[in-house]
Amino acid sequence: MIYNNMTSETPSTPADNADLIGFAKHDHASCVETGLATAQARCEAEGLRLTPVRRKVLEMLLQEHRALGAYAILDRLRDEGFGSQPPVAYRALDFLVENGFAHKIERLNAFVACAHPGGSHSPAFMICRKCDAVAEAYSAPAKGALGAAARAVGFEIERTVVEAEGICPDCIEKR
Amino acid sequence: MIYNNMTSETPSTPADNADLIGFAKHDHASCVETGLATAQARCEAEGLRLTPVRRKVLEMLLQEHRALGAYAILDRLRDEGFGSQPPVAYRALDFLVENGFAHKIERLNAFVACAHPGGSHSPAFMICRKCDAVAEAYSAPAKGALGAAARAVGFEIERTVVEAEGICPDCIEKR
DNA sequence: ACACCCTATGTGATTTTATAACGTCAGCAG
DNA sequence: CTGCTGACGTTATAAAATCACATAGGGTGT
Repeated sequence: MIYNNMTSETPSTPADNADLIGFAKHDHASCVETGLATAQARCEAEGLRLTPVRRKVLEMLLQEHRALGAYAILDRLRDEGFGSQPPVAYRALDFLVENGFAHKIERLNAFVACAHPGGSHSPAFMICRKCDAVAEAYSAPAKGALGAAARAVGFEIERTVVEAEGICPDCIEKR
Repeated sequence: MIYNNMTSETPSTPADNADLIGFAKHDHASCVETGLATAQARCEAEGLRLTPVRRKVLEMLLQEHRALGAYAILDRLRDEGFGSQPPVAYRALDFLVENGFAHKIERLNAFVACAHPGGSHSPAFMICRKCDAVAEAYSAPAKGALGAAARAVGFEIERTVVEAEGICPDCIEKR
């Protein structure tokens, strides 16, 4: 079960504009729109404030569907007339991450839009080291070897980082 | 199956000097010695050069048995009369990580000594957010939900980052 | 209307983490 | 000896993240 994607801005050929989800094609324009709509709805339901900066950052992440560094986001915010200092970007990202609209990819010090907002979840990522595509899958933190080890010693897991680095199907094909 | 530890330098009481491995007590002095000896043996066997800086950094990591930042290491290197600029520490760490003597904890931008050097492995970590103790367990990257997802879409995993953040048994007890 | 508070934003400065670029030196092969 | 290679040292700089403080808008209670 894969839930993510890739973008036309990867190092692959610019002509390669067919967007991919889970390393497979998908309708990208609608996925930005529905992503924003979903977020807006959840914010209204939960009393969260999806302010213009936050909304804009989420939109950027949804458009890219790849990990984007905080400073890349900041550059675009500046171009759009928002504040231009790091805290502007970091605060918006903090909000999005805390509320599950985005995730931080620790391995890259960068951020992606959440591919399946809604219920709380512990995501796992596949990161292509060739084209930077990032796909999001579900992970089962409490299961498997790590969960067993944690239970065995009495470690209480609160959050997991699961990131696989490798080559996406698209880049394998191109070799 | 847990293979790591904790140190007397945690935020716990300084009197609490009993070292822990896998959040359980263990003979710490011997574990530094055997760690160094094992590394030395492997380097000789494989034609790697365990130079003084590299050896010192490994020793520091083994002594701590917690994630240590590159600059913390650099400070100690300086105190020991080695070079005092960042590349000195980063190069030694790169060597140790590339050869499996140490691991980078992405979540903390910091480094730990490998708790079970020897064969290649894909480690998983448990990180206590109270006392910074880090325990290393084996992970099974190709198994579980992520491995299944990767196979399903044709993603080729080369390396995995698996880090669980939470509370270690020792800190749970202290609450 | 007003004072008050809370949250979000904007900005300058700084800290923390990491790399680039270049010179030197020791060991060793030819 | 010459030239190569790998490790180390240093200066400088880049990249990522946070601190500290000022301002502004939206509510609330009076």
